[in-house]
Amino acid sequence: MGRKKTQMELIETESARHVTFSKRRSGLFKKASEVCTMCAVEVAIIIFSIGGKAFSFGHPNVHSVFNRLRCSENPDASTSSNEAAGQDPILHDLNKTHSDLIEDVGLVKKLGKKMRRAIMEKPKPDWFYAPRESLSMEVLYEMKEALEDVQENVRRDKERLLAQA
Amino acid sequence: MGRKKTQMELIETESARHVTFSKRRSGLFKKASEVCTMCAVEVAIIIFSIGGKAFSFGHPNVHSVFNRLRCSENPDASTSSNEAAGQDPILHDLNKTHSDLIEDVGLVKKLGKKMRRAIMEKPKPDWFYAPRESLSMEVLYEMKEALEDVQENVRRDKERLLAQA
DNA sequence: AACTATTTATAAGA
DNA sequence: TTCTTATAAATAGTT
Repeated sequence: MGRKKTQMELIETESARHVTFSKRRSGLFKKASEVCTMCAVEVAIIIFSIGGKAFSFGHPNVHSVFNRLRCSENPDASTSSNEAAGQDPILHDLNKTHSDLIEDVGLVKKLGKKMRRAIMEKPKPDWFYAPRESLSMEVLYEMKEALEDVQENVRRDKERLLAQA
Repeated sequence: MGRKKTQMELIETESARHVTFSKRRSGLFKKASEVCTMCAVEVAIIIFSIGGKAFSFGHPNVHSVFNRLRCSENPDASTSSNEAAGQDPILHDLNKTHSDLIEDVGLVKKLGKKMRRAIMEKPKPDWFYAPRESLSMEVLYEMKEALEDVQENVRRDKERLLAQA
């Protein structure tokens, strides 16, 4: 939301990263406080900066909210030490979501190909000769490019993920 | 950020309050995930709705962040062994990938809308009257449906993630 | 669930 | 860091 659209990726430059962290941290806390007053809910937020410093926001306060969570999770109050990433339920869901999205994008991609084929193979329907500036043609072209972008992004993401582990 | 400036006060109407809560909750979680990817920080958020339902967001996950807080508060307490969490490249990338995909799908979705509008609004280009069986028209329709499916899947996925706790 | 008119949050820049 | 300003995003009220 600034002078330029920023890519969602790690900000390499340390100073710039700190500035962004500072701004967004306060923005996040502000949003949280707004939800509290507008919707009468309880919120707790903890942030650990790279430097290891902890920042927090809580309404009515951080600990009460977290204790409440712990109680609702294990009525018998046993403290759960964090499990390995592979077993983490949140990670699991994130993974699932990722797969679903890959699948969805793949579906759209297929349709995109089919569409391109339909356009190229068909013995030139009459509308094919419609004026180049026709919005509909422009849109078709944009769609094709968008699909290629999606394709490329997905490919890159997949490679990066596979390169890990 | 809407049609009117809203006063920062409890929203009396229950239905309106629920709508706002839902919108702002996802907005808050989105902001949180952005800070995670841009600044490589750890974040945990817990929200208890009036109804007592818990919603949470965590990177790498809620509990590790809170355990870390507890440790930093009681230095003498047992030191957590989850050091790598914050540096885990896989988790970090997965977060980024997730954001990217949501964005990609959003892009395709927008083009889908634009396309539909182009088709409906245009003063009927000549090809509009081409035979119903024209493959190109069929494909356009399939594309529309596919986009709607993608949309729906993403929505469901988001709900599931937000519903964690 | 969608759609915009507006308000906010912010990325750059000073 | 803080302030300013041009823009990108979030979202309140509507349909």
